[in-house]
Amino acid sequence: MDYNFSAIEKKWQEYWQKNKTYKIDIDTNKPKFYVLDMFPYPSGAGLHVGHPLGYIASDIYSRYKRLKGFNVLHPMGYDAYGLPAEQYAIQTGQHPAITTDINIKRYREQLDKIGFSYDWDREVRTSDPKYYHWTQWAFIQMFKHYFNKQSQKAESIESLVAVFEKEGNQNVQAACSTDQIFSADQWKSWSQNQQQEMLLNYRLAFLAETQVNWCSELGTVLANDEVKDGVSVRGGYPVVQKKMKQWSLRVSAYAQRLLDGLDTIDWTDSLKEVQRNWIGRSEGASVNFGVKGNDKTIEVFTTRPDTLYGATFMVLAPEHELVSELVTPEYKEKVENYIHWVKGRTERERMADVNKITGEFIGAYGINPITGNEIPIWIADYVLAGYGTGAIMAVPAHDSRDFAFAKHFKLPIIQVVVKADDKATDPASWEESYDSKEGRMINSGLIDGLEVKTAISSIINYIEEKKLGYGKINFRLRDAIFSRQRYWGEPFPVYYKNDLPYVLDESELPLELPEIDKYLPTEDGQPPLGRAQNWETAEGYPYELSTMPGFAGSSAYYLRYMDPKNNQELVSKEANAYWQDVDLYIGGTEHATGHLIYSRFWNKFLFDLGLVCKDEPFKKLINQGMIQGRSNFVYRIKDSNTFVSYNLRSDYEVTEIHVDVNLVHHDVLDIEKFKAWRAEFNQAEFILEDNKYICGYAVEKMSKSMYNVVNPDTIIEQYGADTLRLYEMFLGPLEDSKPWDTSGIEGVHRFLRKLWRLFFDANGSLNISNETPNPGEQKTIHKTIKKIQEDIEKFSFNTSVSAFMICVNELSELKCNKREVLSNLTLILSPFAPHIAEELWSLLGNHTSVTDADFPGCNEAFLVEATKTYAVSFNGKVRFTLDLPADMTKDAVEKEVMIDERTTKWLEEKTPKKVIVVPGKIVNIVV
RNA sequence: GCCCAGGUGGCGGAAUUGGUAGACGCGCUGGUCUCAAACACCAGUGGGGUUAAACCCGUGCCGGUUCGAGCCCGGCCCUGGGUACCA
Repeated sequence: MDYNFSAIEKKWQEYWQKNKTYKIDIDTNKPKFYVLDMFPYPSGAGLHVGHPLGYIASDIYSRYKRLKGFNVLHPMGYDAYGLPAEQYAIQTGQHPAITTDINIKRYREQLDKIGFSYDWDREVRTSDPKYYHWTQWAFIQMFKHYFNKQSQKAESIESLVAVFEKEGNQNVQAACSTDQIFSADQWKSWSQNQQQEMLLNYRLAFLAETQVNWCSELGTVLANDEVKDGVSVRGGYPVVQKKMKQWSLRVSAYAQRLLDGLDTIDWTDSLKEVQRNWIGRSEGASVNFGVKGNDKTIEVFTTRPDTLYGATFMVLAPEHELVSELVTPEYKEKVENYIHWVKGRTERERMADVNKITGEFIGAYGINPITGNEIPIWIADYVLAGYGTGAIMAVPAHDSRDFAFAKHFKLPIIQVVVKADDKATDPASWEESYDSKEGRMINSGLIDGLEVKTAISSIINYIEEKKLGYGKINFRLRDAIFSRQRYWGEPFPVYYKNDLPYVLDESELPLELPEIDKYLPTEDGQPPLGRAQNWETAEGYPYELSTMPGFAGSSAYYLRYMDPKNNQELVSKEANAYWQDVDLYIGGTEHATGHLIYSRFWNKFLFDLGLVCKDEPFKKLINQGMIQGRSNFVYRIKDSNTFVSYNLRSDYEVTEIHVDVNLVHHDVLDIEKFKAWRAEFNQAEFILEDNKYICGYAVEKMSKSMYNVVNPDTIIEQYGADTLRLYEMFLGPLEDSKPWDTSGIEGVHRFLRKLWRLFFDANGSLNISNETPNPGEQKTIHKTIKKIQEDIEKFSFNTSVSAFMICVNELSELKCNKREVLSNLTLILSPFAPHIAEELWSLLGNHTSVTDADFPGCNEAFLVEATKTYAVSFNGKVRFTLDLPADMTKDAVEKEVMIDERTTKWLEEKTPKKVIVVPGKIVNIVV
């Protein structure tokens, strides 16, 4: 009987479905293990061979854990809201829900063919009202809570109101967007509207006028992580800064906890580093500068308060609110022109000329609070409105940006720090500023002579004492803008009364997405929901017109999988207590600053409310590498329809043309298929080498336009899902990027056939012996059991596949068909190649699924070796090997080596200076 | 610019973490089987050198530590990814 993979795979996929093999439930008799894949956005293009890489890895791990006795939660679902379906709807009028449904169906078919062990009864879709019910619900909770900095957690708005009523807000330490202080009496005197307006400054989900990334092409705002290089990540459209009233989530309140949490989780250092940079904690001081002839103060944030004596000017962001007040009449026009110019530039233009130094003096002077010196105030676009206070004190001697600015505008530079043993020099002669924190203060009054680090703490103490400022920690992490002026997203459970937002009662959820006639903004520029009929509460209050962004639905999906059908709560206490958190999360590194920050924030919030038992949602996280495409090229001779083979191309003037990799096998072009590929090649002529047309190749991104996309369905048809699974793993380390080259797949396919043949005799009949395996056979299988277990636990699946190949090669050599050996082999292979494993398992006479068996243990007794092969080297160069008993002492080994005639030969009658014996491994003789 | 990975045969990649570099697979060469092909099997395959061997060279480059370095240290070059005026 041949290895008929198509029949076998079909049979077992049906069996699994029929028997609900992968359906799991809470089972308190077993330890839980939660393995999660980042759920996909179901795009219209379907899966290519790169997508399932991480899914295969997590599936192997899940199956392994199950064999090890764990109750494994391994779910899958869809991040079903998103721009492409909506863009398609705009073009064609087809409802995005329909597009999404079609795409999901296709994804599901493709996924099913690969043989994953997902419990599909737990599937979630973010666009399903039963699912987004809980996305909306979480939003309501955020609206109803604020972040108490003292307790470092979310607390209810009612408790905050109680404090306001009792003592106003002077003692409240909360993450909020106002610095207005009020008393209890004031609070009580306010109208409901005024109170609501004040509370919006405290809520974790709040509505506020903010500087946003506006993308007019998409007609919506974007989050920081959705913008790259000044254009939208999806689509590549230009993005400009704009002030708009938007919903935001106060993610920044959790900055410190998001940072601290990183130390408690098992993620790669590089990913943690990306998050640390994104959170961007910096310690320093907030210092108030006076303004000459004005009672205003300008608050600046600096990480180098030690350099206060070196501040020679100040710079405000062009958007800074004090600019218009402080600018003197004679500079007014220039300043306004400059501001106008800055506003007109897109983010991208700004980034294109970061090195261009621009700015304007505003005519006013700030007063250095510590020296009393008057220093000019400038505006410049190198100071960002969004960071710190949007104003800086410039210390050109010790900050490279200030230095460049001072040089350009010929502003004074004063040195206040010298390197350890150096003397002060004239900054006018400097090529660059001295930014390092190594050194000693000079020209610095109070802190003169101090080391930088002591100077910092000493000056902070001083300014706090004199009430000139205070020590402060700043974060780069911004609040997340949560409104999108789009249709295909979760509606906000929000309505407006007197222009102020109120949330719906929880009993009214889900607030379902209404139907609209066109998926475009309204004529008067309202978001698409402005077209919906009766989009208002029963009382006639209008609903919010924006929808939520992509990260809303993906922020708590891992919790929903624990209890996906629960329509009373997001997740039951019981389910959460059992499944707790994700033990292993596998996904792409592109979510480092978006999803992985937002969902950690979301989870921490739910944790504060006592709704989930873990502060961090993802215990261990692995980023699978990208599968790159391997493109093939043909070479057309200029102005002809003749193609010349790769190695002959240098004799001609040729154009390199991408050719579909599916027409090429081992870099040899299938000429007939090529001719049929496109009409223009129908009459093509070829100059061959060795009767073949050899194509060139290059590693590029896998994409349609490079004609290098390989579809898993095609591979499965030709070689089967088990071969695909093994080959994806065999390609290289999981976390590395590597090119996909279908050529190599034949090796793993051969391996599976060779494995199959172990079970059959020359006539093709099943032939399994019940004899006891001999020591050689035992050694082979037990060393493989050990290796596979070790490899799986460190996610080294590529070396596992090699180990299986070596094992089968050895067993073939030994002509081993012993039941015990083959059973063990089938079991350890089953996480990798589940279909063939099920088939072989049943051929071995078992009547239950291999997934219900136990992972075999390694019996070390079979691995003990009687002899060891020693490499004998002279001055580090290995000259010969020698087999010696494994238990031989070092001295005896040395003696044996020294009497060997080959040693005598290599010594050339010299006396060895030293002999090093590493037991069981090597002997090195130093001559 | 800064941060993080990483540079090993024609290719994808191994190397027990300082102990025989190139496992395993692809490709290639030769052979067996076949009318032929496919499949399968056997042998070879880092470079130089030799009839064959001996031997020499070899993990991006230069230097160091060590009995011994792909692995550790210092400096440099290159590739990929992230990030970008964050005070």
